[in-house]
Amino acid sequence: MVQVLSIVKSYQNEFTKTEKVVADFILENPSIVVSLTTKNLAVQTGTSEAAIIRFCKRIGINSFTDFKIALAKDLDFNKEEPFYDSPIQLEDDTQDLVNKIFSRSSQALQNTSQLLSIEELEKAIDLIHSANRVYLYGAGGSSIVAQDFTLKLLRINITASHHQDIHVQMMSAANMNKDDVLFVVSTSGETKEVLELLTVAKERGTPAILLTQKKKSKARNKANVILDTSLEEQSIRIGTTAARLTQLAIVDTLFTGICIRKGDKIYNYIFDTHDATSRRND
Amino acid sequence: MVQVLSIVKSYQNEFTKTEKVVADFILENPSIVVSLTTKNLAVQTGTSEAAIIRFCKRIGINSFTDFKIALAKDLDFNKEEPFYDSPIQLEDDTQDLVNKIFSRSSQALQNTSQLLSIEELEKAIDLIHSANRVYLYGAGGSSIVAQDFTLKLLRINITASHHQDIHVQMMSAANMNKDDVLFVVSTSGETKEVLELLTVAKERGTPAILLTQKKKSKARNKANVILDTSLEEQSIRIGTTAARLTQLAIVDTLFTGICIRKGDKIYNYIFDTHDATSRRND
DNA sequence: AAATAATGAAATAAAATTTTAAAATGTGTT
DNA sequence: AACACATTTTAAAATTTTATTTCATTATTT
Repeated sequence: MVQVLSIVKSYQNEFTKTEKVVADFILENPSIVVSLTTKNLAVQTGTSEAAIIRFCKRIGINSFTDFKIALAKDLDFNKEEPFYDSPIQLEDDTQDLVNKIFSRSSQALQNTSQLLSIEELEKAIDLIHSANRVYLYGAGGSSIVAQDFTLKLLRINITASHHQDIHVQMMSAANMNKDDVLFVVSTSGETKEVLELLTVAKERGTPAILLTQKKKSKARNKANVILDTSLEEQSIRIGTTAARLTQLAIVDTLFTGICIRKGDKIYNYIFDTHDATSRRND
Repeated sequence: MVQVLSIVKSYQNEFTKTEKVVADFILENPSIVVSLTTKNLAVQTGTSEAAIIRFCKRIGINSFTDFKIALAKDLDFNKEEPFYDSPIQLEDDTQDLVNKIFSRSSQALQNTSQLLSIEELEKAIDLIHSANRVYLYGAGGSSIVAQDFTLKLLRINITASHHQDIHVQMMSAANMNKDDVLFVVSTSGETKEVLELLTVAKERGTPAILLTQKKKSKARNKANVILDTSLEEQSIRIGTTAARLTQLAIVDTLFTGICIRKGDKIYNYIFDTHDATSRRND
């Protein structure tokens, strides 16, 4: 249990009237007290600054500042970080939005990292690492994930083929063979274009990696490697951003894994050994 | 989870020489710092009291006392050494990569949500909400963020103009006027094209919103509203994914804020009241 | 060479602590 | 019960310590 607060409690019978008032206020508002001054706290409790100092000494703590530090240290024990689970509402103010959106996103990442199959990840890394050419496609909004991965791969000299226009992408994919890899992102796994690409891949003997969210879909059956992002409770219909974030994090993991496979050659180029600022990504 | 220390670390590249000395001391002796005064810490680090205060402000905390309180809150958690802390290495196995990359990303989100200025966010939301037309541009890898936002805005019937090709974007931007808004993403804030766009915006009286990471850059001085993503401890030179994730989360927040401004009309369309699956984003 | 940024010393402001004197409470004596 | 005396508690004021701002100087960039 909370140390300082329990000390305060244990002194209940020893306190004078004024001290008791101070103690009660502290017990009820520990997190507020942490950022008050002696003057503030004196006003809030209807006592005096001297009373606050005396209170600290009484419970065996040398100064008010020390008391606040000790209190702050203890508070965190309680503070398992706030998780803003409630749905987004019209009444939410901007701070609510930040809390909810960021904590959800962060939660989605943590969930995914727990559920992610290391085995499938390694299959994907190996396939891409040893592929002759990588064809990347992201359906609709997921296209940015495919794009991000494409840019990364090009940087380390892996031949990556990506086109936003699905027809161009199909034309390009028509040349796939078994030494290539198809990498598709489809949150739902039901997108028509993705299914078509996967079918072509199968016909041509090209291994396919699917980055998806739905646990059951037509696309799953057609892919060789499946990377799952955690499900999210959607509360907004437009823009499944949390899913997008986890997809990007998976892509980042794949990319880093590939870099490591490439080993020493790439090490100095890729890893930030000395000057992080020298190379921009913007 | 060790927020303040991780924020301090993330600023490593932004610090001046003196600030770096202070940061190093804090990182090595967090539990001591908690009970030091500005003077003490100044002496211990061979700097000045002013330098200590400046240090706190630099990392976005507005007083030394607040800094100490925040630090004290974090200290107990410190016991379990978090893995995102160690750099990615050639020897890491896939599980290590997942742990490091995901926990860093998650950390970056948390840091950003703490430091994000609600005031600037609201300015941005209002500007976009009431703009006649929004011009979006993302430099290099950040283009996917601009793209993501563009897709979202188009869905709620806001006129959004985005082009991957900077020349087309410039041509389009040449028509900007004061009822429009320019929204640019530039992690470094030094990208030539972004600076040009900002200059054009200024000439034409168009308010500009900048989504960036660096705390000091040429672009900052040219923008009307600045949205900061938290700095990250870069350990890989290619692909500032953590920054990208936080940028996307900020975009998501802006978007949701705009939807809320639009109110009832949009509510049933946007918010998931019953069937989340009916509308795909893929 | 001029502009810009970083820095510490000194001045100022704010906060914490101690001192002090008055008020309240308690104790023993008649 | 009434009084004197001692003790404790208290808050206002004085003092000390700590935090913050200002400003002139030095370093760095452009």
